[in-house]
Amino acid sequence: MSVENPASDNDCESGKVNGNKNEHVNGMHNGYSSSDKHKSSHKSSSKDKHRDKDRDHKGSSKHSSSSRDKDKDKHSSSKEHSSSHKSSSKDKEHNSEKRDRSDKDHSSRDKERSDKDKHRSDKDKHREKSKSDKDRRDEKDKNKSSSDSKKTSSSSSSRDKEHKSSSKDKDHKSKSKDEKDKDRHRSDKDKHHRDKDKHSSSKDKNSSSKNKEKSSSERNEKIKSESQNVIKDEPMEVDQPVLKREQDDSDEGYAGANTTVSSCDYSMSQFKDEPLSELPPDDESEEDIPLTARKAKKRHVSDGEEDIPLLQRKKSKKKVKKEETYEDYDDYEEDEKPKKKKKSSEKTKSVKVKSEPIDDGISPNKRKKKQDTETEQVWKWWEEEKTDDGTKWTFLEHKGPVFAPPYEPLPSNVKFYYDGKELKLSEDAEEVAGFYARMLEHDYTTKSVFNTNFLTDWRKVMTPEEAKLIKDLSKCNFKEMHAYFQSVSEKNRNRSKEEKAALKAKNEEIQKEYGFCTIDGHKEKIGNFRIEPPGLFRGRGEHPKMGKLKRRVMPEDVLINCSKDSKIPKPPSGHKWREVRHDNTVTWLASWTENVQQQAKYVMLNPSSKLKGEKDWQKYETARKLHKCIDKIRENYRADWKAKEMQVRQRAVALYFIDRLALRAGNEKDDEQADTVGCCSLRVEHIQLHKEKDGKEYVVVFDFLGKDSIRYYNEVPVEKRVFKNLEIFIENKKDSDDLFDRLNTQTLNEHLKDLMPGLTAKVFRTYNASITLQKQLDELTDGDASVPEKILAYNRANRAVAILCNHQRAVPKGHSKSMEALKEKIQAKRDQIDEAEEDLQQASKAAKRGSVKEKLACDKKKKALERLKDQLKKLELQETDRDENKTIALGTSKLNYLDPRISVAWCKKHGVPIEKIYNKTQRDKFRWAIDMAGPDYVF
DNA sequence: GACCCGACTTGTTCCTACCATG
DNA sequence: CATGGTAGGAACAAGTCGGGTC
Repeated sequence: MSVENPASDNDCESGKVNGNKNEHVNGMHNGYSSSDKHKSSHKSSSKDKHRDKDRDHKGSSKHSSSSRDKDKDKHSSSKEHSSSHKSSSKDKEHNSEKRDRSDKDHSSRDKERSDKDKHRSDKDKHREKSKSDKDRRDEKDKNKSSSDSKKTSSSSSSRDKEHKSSSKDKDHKSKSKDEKDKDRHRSDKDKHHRDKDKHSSSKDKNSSSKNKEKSSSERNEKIKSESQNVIKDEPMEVDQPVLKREQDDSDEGYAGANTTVSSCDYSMSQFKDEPLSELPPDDESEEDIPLTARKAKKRHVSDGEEDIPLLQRKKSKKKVKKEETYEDYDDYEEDEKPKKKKKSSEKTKSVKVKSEPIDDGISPNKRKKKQDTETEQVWKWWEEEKTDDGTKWTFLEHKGPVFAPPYEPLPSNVKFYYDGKELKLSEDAEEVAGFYARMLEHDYTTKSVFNTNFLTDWRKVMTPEEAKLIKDLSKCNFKEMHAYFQSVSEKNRNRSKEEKAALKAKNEEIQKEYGFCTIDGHKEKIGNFRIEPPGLFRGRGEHPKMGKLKRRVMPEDVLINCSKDSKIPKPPSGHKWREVRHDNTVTWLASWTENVQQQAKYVMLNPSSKLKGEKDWQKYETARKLHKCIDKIRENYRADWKAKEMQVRQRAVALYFIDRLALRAGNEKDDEQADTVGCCSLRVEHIQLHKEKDGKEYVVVFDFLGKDSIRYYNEVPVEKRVFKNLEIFIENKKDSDDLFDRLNTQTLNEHLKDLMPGLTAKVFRTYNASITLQKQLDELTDGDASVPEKILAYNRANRAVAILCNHQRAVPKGHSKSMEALKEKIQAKRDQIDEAEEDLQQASKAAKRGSVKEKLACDKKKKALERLKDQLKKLELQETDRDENKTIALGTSKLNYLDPRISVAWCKKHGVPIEKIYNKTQRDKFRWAIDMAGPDYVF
């Protein structure tokens, strides 16, 4: 690609349209953003993008991408570009503001923490005995927080320097977004740690007041240490995904420092005999081959010299794959067979197998009626034969989507003011103003990108006169409108019972009519049958398009997809559909293109549907298949660490990260999106290499923003060879250069497909998540424990996965408060127990010398004490659970990564009602698994 | 083979109905 | 009965990946 950026300094003008992002452009480099012309070239690849930036930044001659590789040399010689770069003062302000905000958070949290810390010391003594990972965790905490604080405090030093050295754009981004997000995440993390501390401290408190609560904390410790032991015994190799933050999480005790270290040790020992110096020198000639050429080359290589074993593997696997259909799963998982049998027997038993319209050729309509009458019918599609011809349905009928209600103008007493003067807006302008007014209290409105975008788009819908007048957002007074919307929602909240009921009924009506479709003779729930209402686009992170107007979708924008022979949905009167098509190779019922990002949006089925369920099932089957060949694949990529070809090496290291850390693939993104990365798109600035850190060798510190601009921070001891490779990869590169400059997701996935049919980068995530759950469940579940304890164990296993996958969430608003309350409760309970114990002592004394009556009384008191202790235990479990979950979102992994059959099997095996694990929706979604998996299911 | 885009999965946040609690 | 907290679900953004096109 000729990344020759025609744009140079002058171009930044156009770039500015997009707001903030380009503010840093400062004429130093082109703002690619706006002009479509540029877009294409920019879109090309983020790699190029960054390169461009650097190039421009350097102000040196432009390199065409083909000379990319040469860049290295150039860069090395001109490593100094840093100094030239400073972020605009604006940015600085911005950032510092943000920082301040999060600092505030910090401080309040700090208070919390310090309180806890006070309590902590006694406890720690107590704990040390068990060598629980809590201790380790604490250490880790310290390390982390110290490193964190270092980072924060030295934001002007090392970090800033780094940023400075990178291009402006980058700088900007990394500063505002990065810093903020980082701060946020950092603080979240800190919080997390703190909370743990808190947690433990509270325990300490108690322990100091006598190890009354021993029971629960001991249990926890036990679990922890047990899990540790288990882990210790089996050194975690590559195949043990590293759980992030494990170190501070009791439940993941195994993973943390120890395991990772052990893995390192292990690997090291493996390589001891191969002195580093013997690392095959990187083939320089290879290096200079541009990606495209390289690709071709790679092919050759892989066909020939590369790895014969691989090929063999390939072949054998392919065979398997080819035959793979659902029935074939039995072939490779014997474990499944028995289950199926069980299943069917169960089925016959519980002949809830109401109506199974299934394979009989009965007319869809008949079936439909039948189903309507028998509401609770379950379509056991998973017992049917699967067709695999790419068609998703043969019959599809639905009513079309539901459109957003039309705009209702504001009452005349609600006014808008511009520059202090009342101004009656035209309806369109008013509607859009309303979108902004609703968000007045939201953080978004403090972001200049948001405001700029909003104003630009708002003015587009204004009448010429309005547009002429309204040019400055800061002169707009939306307060009355805002207040009005608040009062409306207030009113809505206070609706009377009848009103609410009426509303509910109405919604149900709509749901009934539009919320279902008929597909291949079955009535199935639709997921999102409502078309998104107009509003302001809220991108996540530092999205360059935030604040833009998402316009109202009209029937004329909407594509309808259904059977030719179905009753075709009617468009709202006076309108027509953009198109009606009959494409049975796709699963959507309707689609439209959203105007902000030009992305297609779809109306699709609910997760409980066959279409989704089947896909889900398939996903886990692929992951299980990976399980079967993961060892080979690992072997394979480890071998590739020594490959001559740089591309292969990079691929191997990337794969290692994906496998071990469950990173996402990391597609390239264009400039119109927030700057986030995944594995393949990691840049040099996202990792730090430490030969030694906190007593561990070869530590790689990852710090980047991933999907949804969620920060990923992880310190991972890696194998020496990986480390050395990384050193090579970053050699002579700038911070903003791609770490894996020879790699992208396509190449990676192509390679993976060769290793195992159906294998892609994300399968590793699924696989590692599921396998982790299974292992953790095995480790953490005490067969004799009570159901609540088992549930805690489950949640902990789940949490381990969430941590692995970096599923975070904002700390719930009232968290600290509710924790306080809970703690008070616990304390009260403890006091009660204290009393009860004293009572008991006296009573027992009395009983010893005394009468039957006294003995009885003593027994009673004993029982009372037991009861209290039980209650306390429960509360403490609750506390632990809630606290540990504060910043971790369990839902995503539960819904998307964990083979539901593992959970189902666990429930069945341990007598835990499935309802305790899956709520109604989840049970609907996983009906197939619930029906299918017996207690012996193994992933 | 680069590029683009369609289709589908994954992910977080926001809202609200519901529930426990005082 | 009010209140506050929360689970659950809706909303919708943001990924992944494959395939078509030029």
